[in-house]
Amino acid sequence: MDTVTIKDIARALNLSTSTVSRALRGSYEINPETKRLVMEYAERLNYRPNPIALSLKGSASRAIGIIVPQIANYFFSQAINGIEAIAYNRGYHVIIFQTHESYDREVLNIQQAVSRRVDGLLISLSSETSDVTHLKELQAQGMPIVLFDRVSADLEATQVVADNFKGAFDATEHLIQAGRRRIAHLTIPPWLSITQERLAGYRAALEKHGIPYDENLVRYGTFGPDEVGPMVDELMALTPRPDAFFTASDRLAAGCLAALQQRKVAIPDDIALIGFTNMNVAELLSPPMSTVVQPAQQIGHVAAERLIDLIERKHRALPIDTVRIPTELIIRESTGPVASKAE
Amino acid sequence: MDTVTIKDIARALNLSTSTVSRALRGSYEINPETKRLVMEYAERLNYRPNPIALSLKGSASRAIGIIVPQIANYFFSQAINGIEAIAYNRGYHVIIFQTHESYDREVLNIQQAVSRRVDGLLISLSSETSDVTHLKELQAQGMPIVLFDRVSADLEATQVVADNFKGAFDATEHLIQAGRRRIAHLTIPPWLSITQERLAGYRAALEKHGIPYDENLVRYGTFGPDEVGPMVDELMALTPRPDAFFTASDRLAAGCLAALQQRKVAIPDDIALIGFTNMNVAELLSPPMSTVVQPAQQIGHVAAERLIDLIERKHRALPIDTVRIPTELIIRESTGPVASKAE
DNA sequence: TTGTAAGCGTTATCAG
DNA sequence: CTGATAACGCTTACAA
Repeated sequence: MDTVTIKDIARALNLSTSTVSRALRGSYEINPETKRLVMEYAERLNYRPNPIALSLKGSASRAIGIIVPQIANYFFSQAINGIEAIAYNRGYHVIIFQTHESYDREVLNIQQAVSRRVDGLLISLSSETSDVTHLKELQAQGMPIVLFDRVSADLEATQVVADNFKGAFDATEHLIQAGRRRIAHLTIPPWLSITQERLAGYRAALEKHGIPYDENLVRYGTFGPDEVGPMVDELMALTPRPDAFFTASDRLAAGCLAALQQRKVAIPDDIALIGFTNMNVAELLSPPMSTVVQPAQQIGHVAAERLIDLIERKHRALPIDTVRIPTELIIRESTGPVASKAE
Repeated sequence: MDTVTIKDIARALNLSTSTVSRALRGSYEINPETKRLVMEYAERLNYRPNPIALSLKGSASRAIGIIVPQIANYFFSQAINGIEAIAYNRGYHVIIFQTHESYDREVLNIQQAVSRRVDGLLISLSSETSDVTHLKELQAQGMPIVLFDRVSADLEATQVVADNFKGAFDATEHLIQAGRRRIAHLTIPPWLSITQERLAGYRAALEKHGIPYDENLVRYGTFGPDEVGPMVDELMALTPRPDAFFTASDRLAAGCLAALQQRKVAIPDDIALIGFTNMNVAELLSPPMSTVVQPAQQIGHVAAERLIDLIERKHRALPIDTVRIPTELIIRESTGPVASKAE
């Protein structure tokens, strides 16, 4: 009564396992009658091929591995959500691994994924990862790989990211147009590609509007807790002090908001806020902050599409490129007051 | 140069595969010298046993399946985080499946998990699931199952949940002690066990303080979007109107907050808010709401511990019980004003 | 059109 | 102590 195997069907129908196998996958010419019989019986017994045996056999496992720094993070959980939706539609399963921002665990996870015979890998690099030879080797061995969000220019692979440059540019420009001129930027570790892109967008907006770039206004956080307060204090102690903060993550946004409120800084009269955040979090931060919403789910969609195309060799010429998904700017009145400060 | 198998080692060392196998797992008596040789060579070639072959063989896959309604939800993503931490420490991998609140997908996912030979299953039921015979059958076939958060009394399995009764009781009592008497309860679908437990806690607190239960004050949401506004409107139209809202989820909390702010209701002067939320979200909701924080990660920890114990038959007498993890009440001044309304 | 047999990587059983 | 051999569920030459 347990799991039905091809053998059970063969025995019951007095056929050989190979015939049953063929009937099931409709392959080689086979007697329609036999086929019907097999199909019917299989249906009745609710036969399901054992994916483990299939993978051992060397054929596709129809599973893709997702490697992310952590799941408990809106961006990644939504991205995974997007990935899963596409994967499910295209008949793939998803096995998730977390690196916890550790290079060693990333390597281990990748080994695990490989030995579990995933058909392809969707990776968002750990913040510790700067060297990607482990990925290059894998790729050389023919493993389809797509990078998303935390990508690396060192790897010749399709990369799917938010349009961080434009998002940062828009956010900064919005603050400038609201009359702000001393715009602080609280961001994540400098060696991440997304950090650099955002910084570039920030600088470009400043430049466009003739505002000099002041590196004192830029602070890099880690992913640790309770680090935002001190950064905010330092920034507020500058002369002249900032009149706006542009933050680069949910955590920084929330920390910044809390720190400012605790210090009784008037928002937005003293400090206007805008930040990169994820959907839902953007909603929760409702009143005080404008946000640049990261298209997490879409990134997942696109990354998954690309990977599965790669796996299935849909396109002969595999397009190795970087896809940039637009961010969405959500403006809230709190960025003002425009009138009083406008030039 | 690709994956190293036991065969490669055997060939290189002029041994049989069985000897290598034995050497590797240090089993049966084996020549220490041979063993050393094999171990060394395996180490040098970075040999890793193929988990797929192992699972096919019928032995443990050292993978556990997690079945949740959805990942893109702080509660579940944190619970998964907790599960993963324990699983990793105990040498297990984690394969995640989402039901998207669909019974059919739940059944499918479970089949998939089984055919992927997971050693055990950690399940949070979809909201559509009322019948659990699919789980009973699985259990009867010997699959270790632990339920968490969305549980069912119909299944004789270990269940790990937040202490929803006490959490709701504490929240309600807190509002009462702050002088509130017309406390509305916005909650999730009524057929979920957690909903019932929370409702019971809410009623118990009212009763303890001699406040009559008014079912007009209780509204059940679905998991859909944009449904909170109308519910808030209806509640605010009651006479006498509520003076506090107690919400049962992140989504409801955020929706409620937004609806009230949009309608210019003074918080907390007109309406005090308290809600069940998850860590991080609790932080983001900082100023206006007090929260009952769900111990998502701990639930994950405990559930994973229990499941793995079950898998490894640590305890002869498998304790089938319900574990209730305490919630944490975070009070913010916004629940007041105590003075003006206190009796 | 169907059956036989080998093989995927590993372990368990049974002989040497 | 070590080596064959079968088996896990399935596919696929190769025969028939």
